[in-house]
Amino acid sequence: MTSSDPFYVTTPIYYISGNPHIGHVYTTVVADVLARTARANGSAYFLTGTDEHGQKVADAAAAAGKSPQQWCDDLIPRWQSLFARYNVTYDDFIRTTEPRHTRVVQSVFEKLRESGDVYLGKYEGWYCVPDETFWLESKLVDGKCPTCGRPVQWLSEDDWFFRLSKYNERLKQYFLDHPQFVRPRAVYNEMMALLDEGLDDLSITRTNLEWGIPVPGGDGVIYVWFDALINYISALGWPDGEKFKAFWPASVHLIGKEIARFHTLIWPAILWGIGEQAPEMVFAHGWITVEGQKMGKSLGNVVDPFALAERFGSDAMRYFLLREAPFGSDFSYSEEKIVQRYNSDLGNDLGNLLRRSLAMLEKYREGLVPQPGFDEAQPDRSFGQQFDDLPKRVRTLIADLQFRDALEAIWELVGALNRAIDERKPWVLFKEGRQAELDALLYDLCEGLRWLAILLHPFMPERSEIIWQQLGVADSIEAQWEQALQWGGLAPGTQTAPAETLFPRIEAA
RNA sequence: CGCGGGGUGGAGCAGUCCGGUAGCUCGUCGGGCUCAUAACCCGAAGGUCGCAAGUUCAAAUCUUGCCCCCGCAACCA
Repeated sequence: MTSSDPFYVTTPIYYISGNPHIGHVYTTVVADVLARTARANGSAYFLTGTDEHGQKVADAAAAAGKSPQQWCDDLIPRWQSLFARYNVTYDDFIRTTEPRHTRVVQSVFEKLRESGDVYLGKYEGWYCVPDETFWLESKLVDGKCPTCGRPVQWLSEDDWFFRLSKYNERLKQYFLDHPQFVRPRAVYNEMMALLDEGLDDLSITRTNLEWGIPVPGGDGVIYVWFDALINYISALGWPDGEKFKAFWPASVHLIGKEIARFHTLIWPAILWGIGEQAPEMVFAHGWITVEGQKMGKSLGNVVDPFALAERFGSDAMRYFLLREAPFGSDFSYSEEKIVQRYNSDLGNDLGNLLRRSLAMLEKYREGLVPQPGFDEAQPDRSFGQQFDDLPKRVRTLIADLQFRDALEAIWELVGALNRAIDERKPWVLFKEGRQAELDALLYDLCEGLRWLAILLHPFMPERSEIIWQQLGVADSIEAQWEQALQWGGLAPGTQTAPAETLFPRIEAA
């Protein structure tokens, strides 16, 4: 994420077989933080969307007495309003039923068929309907699906195959040459183990299903995964679209660890087959569990993301997820943890800092930002200089998906500002009439808060905007960091406007 | 021999790839401060890093063996 590289980030396209939950919010918010940070340091394109084909959607629609298309159309607003609720700024939302997508999937298929990477073969094998996955006899466990343990059906049909095996060695070499291609390391190792075992060709059409993209000039539909993966380039207008030229290859595909095989093995192979580059990074994050247990209707612990946004605010949830979840491994979520983070980090440290700073400014200077000055304790070094490298550190940590460390780095500034008040004792300065020192401190506080608003904007767009408004800054909060984050950027004389409490304390339920 | 994750002060975690004073947040205790949301600041106590052996000048980290916990697939992230 340097300022010159266009940054392209994607979430998985969400399989639209039900209502969204907190896990969807998590992935999408992570992508949003990446995209917002990249925009503040250059340019970015952020894609999300929905995966609407396949057996399970067809079944769910049938059960609801609707056509699959109607069923998807009815669910879409629920997803889009959720992302809006969490202030997600995607640049595009693709649906795999859109013509712009189906057209591209068919041309990719045809291109591969012309080159011989897609060939007609007879498939006889075991199929797991819920997983939409074919299995070799040898991979079955007790005659059942090795991943889900459910019964499999014997199928025999003429299918088109993708010559995945051809790319086995190239994939292996790519993994070796790009140790950061798949993260975290555990997933990389797991995928590497699959490469060592050797990949089989992949059946990519289905003749027993109607809800999908028709095979060009043939029977049946295209396998839902082959269809779905292509969204990452169909949305950019492959092969000739301006966006494709500007943003491919993807900087990072964010995924859940269960779909790593598709994104790190099959997807690069498809791309190579059509002469395109593999994505730069695939990051597989862990699951969100609820107090150690998996989420499930039967357990009665499904976490409704709309309700959470209502109770804690979307910004606090965004902060919590990025600050608390160890990105890359499973995360045990609990409301106690949210309340703790909320009250201590957001209320006590940040919110209280804003309140006490502006209250003093109001009391001592009628709310007007004073002239900057020098810290008397260190007369040769202004307070802000110790944070010269902070924007760069934060930007680098975020680009490396180390959100926790990025937020901790930002909190160093929060802590330094709170400490400065204690150490420089403005109430004493006021009583003793030491005006220049008081001005200097109050300026540092306001300027520090301005920095915090900018640095926190990708994480907490709503609340940081409120800090911005209370400071009375005229410029846009979305300015480029390079220009905006220069200590002293806040104009003396700015009229501040203390208003609502930033993060009102929450009493434990 | 199915696969994977984990065991670090009271709680939750980081650190383990690339060995070098065991770190963070919360909690507890003591002190300071009065601008502030019972908030802020300083200090302290508290850990044989699951067990054992090995390698090493040095092991939470590397090797081997063992014990224990959790998942194995969802409304799929």
